[in-house]
Amino acid sequence: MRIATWNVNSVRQRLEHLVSWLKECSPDIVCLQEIKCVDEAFPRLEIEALGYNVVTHGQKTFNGVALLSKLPFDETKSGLAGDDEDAHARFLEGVVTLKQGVVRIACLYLPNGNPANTDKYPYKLKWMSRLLEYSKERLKTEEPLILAGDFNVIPAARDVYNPAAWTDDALFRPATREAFQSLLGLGLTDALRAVNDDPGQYTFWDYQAGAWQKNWGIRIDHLLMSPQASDRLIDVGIDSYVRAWEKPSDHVPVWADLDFETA
DNA sequence: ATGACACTTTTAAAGTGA
Repeated sequence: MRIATWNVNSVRQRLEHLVSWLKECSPDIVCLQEIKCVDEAFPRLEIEALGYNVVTHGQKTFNGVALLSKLPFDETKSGLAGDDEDAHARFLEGVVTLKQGVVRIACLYLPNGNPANTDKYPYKLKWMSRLLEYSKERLKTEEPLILAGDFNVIPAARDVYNPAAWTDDALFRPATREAFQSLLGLGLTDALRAVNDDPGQYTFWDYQAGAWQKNWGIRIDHLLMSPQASDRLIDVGIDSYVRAWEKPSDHVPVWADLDFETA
C-alpha cells in the first residue's frame, strides 16, 4: 500500500498537476492540504475518474483538506477535538480496511503560526497540543495509524538550508520543535527519518527569491506512523521533481510504501 | 529593513502563507 501527502496550494489551480502526479505515483491513499475551496468546488469527478473515493473538508478561500482513496472509506470524520471555537478546515480522518485489518489515516494542515509575535503562534501551539491529545487517544487502540500532512514544523537543523535564519520562525522555534518531539515521544515514527538520515530532504521551497533554483528548502511535510504501521514500512520518497513543473505548488508530495495488501 | 511570489476574493487591493 502506498500513502502520500501533498499540500497542493489550491486544488483548482493544481488539478492538471494532481492528475499527472496521481497517474505517475499511483498512491492508494492521498492526503491533500490547502485545497482552498468549499466542498462543492472540489474537482471531484476528475479525481473519481482515476478510481478514487473522495472526501473533502473545505472552506472558502483558505485551508481545506481532502482524502483520496482507492479503497472505500469505512468512516470519515472532519475536525480536531479540543476547541469548539476553531472554524479552520485543517483536519480530516478516514478509516479503510485492508487484508490485514483497518488502517486509520489523519490528514492534517497544521497552522503556520507566523508572525510568531501575534496570536497566530499560540493558536499553532494549542493546535499541536490538541493533536497530541488526539494521538494519545488513538494510540491506545494499538492499530495502524498514520498522521500525514503539512505540519509546518521543521523538526531539526538538518531539515533546513540555513538554520540560523529560521531560529525565531514559528516553524522552527524551540517550542514548535518540542511539541513535534512530544508526538514522537508517544511512539510515533517520522517515516522519512526511519529510512533516510541525509540532510537536505526538503519538501517545500518558497516561491520567492529563486529558492527552488538555489535549493533553499525546508522539510515540513511529514508522515508519522504508529508502531503497527511503521513495523510495515518499506520505503519513503519525496517527489521533488514536481517542483520543477510549470506553475507548481510550493510543496511537493511525500509518499510511503507499507507492507499492507490492498486487495 | 523590506520585498521578493502565488493564491484567494464583493476585479482592486488586501489577507494569507512560510
